[in-house]
Amino acid sequence: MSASLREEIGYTPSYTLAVFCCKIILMNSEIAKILSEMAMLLEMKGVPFKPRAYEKAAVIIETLEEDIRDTYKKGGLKSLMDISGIGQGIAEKIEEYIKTKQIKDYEHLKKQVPVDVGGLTSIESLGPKSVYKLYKKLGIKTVGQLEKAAKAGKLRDLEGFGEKSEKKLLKGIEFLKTGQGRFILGFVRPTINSILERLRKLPYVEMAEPAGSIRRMQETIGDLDILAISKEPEKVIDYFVKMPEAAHIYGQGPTKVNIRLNNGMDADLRVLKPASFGAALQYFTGDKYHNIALREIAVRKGYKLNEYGLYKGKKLAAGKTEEEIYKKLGLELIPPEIRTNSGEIESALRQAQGKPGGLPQLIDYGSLKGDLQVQTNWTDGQNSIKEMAEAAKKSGLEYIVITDHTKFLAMTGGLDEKKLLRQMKEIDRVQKEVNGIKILKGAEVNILKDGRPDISDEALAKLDVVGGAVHSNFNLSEKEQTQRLIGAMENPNIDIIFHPTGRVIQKREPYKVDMDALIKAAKRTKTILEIDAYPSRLDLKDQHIRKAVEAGVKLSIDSDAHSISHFQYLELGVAQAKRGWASKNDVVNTKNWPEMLKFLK
DNA sequence: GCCGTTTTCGGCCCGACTGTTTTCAGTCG
Repeated sequence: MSASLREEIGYTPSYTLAVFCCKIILMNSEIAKILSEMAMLLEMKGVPFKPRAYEKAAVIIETLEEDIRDTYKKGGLKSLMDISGIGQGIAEKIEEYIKTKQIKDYEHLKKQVPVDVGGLTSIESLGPKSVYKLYKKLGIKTVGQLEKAAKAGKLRDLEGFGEKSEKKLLKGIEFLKTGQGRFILGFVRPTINSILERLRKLPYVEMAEPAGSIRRMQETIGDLDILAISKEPEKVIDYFVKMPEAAHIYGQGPTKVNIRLNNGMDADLRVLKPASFGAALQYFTGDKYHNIALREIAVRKGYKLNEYGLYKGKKLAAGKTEEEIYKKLGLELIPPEIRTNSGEIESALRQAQGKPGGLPQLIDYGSLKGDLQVQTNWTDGQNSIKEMAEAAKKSGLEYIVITDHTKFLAMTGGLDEKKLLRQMKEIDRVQKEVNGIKILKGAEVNILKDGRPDISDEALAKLDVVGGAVHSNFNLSEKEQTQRLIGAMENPNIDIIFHPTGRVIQKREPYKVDMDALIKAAKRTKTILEIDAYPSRLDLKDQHIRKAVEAGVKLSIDSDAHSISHFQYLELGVAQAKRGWASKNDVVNTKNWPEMLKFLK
């Protein structure tokens, strides 16, 4: 987009791509997916140790910074094997995929057990072993078939299954369905950004912008809406339907097309004239309730508002930019993230009239100076302390807190008091090697059932930042769970509650907890609540954040990074904070580190 | 299949929880 056009239409990007830009590496995710499926298929057959090697390799490739094809081009098989976690066997399979677009061993395994292993294992409590049993005994290959069998009571007679597991699986399937057809924003953004970037590069495209739930930065999105400006719409449409991601065309017209992408997501593209771009952007950004309220205001003022513009009779009154439309309606421009008709229109009205109670000054993308939850290969992270620090610095951060798990979580090799001390020494050593970023010492401490941390207070007192999190006993009663978390908040060493709801989007419900009581206790004990920015976590929902902000509770936005590529997710945490009406001052890690430390206990 | 100041073989994170059992297998983190 040219600078003059940007100025002409008053364009402001819906989110900044520059700060935490997503690297688009589609081949890597394809290979990672295959390796991860191979891991499950091998696990089914009871093959020892190999599954873990494949799973590990899958994660490594998924989070690789570089396109694996480039790695391969540089030094062939050897450069693949130079990646820690990739040996000769898997390197050869990657080479085979790059050359032939398939892996024979994988095809062979799939032939032996032709089930939708990815789909089935995404049901909570269902792993590869059970999937295999269900296939062998009942011939179940898909989630649909499993649901049918469970409803017919056919599972309870299987060895290792009973009535309860039947019910649990049905519940898991139901939960999956509520998210069906929706995609977790953070996970599909690389694909979306890749498409947008290619569209923007076309010589006949002046501009291309996402609308809908993507622009509102919702946690999950149903489909992809793209608006473009071009004088040659047919050419744009033609390019769009011929993209490698285009799997199916539902309908195609001269200025509008609707396709299905190869990742299962539907995508709409509309090509517009500059005069109605703002109106279209407003109309397709929504949400529905916000738009209805806006149209009502328009009617009261004698206008008609639609996707082509704001009209007085037949005369176009506004349409080029969103700002002029809002202005004509007597409103301040409302940021896309808070367009939900939950008070933002009234606030925009007050602000335009110069009255108190206007729109909040929302936190900006790129305003985070630090990250308070970072895991390393001391526990379940992929990278070393140094690698994480350098990646964080590259993302524009001034400091990070190393927060590896403590001892209760044995799977992660959780740190005990001794190992924690050793890590602290290591951080001091690494700090001498890296400039321009401060590495603070911390931990993600497990909160035991009774609210106590799983590691001594003496050890915790030595750390700069301590986050407490629930990692077990998820299904306590609301009263017990709330008591447990408040107990943790009362600990003088626990500064932040990590994962305050414990949910995993589309996978696990949040644990039962009285959020109002939690917010109240956080205020009283000066405990920070975390907005976890990891795409499938986003622990605090927008409503929770709004309540916390109103109560004056401080928040932190953390990537929960387990790999160097995860710092890009911080942007999603900022989006979540925006949706919860949070300003920069509500978030402690917008401060530099000495200032941030002052907010801790 | 991967890895190595326990290096080219022999280990490979392990405890809690659940639902099924009556001593354990599978899943999760």
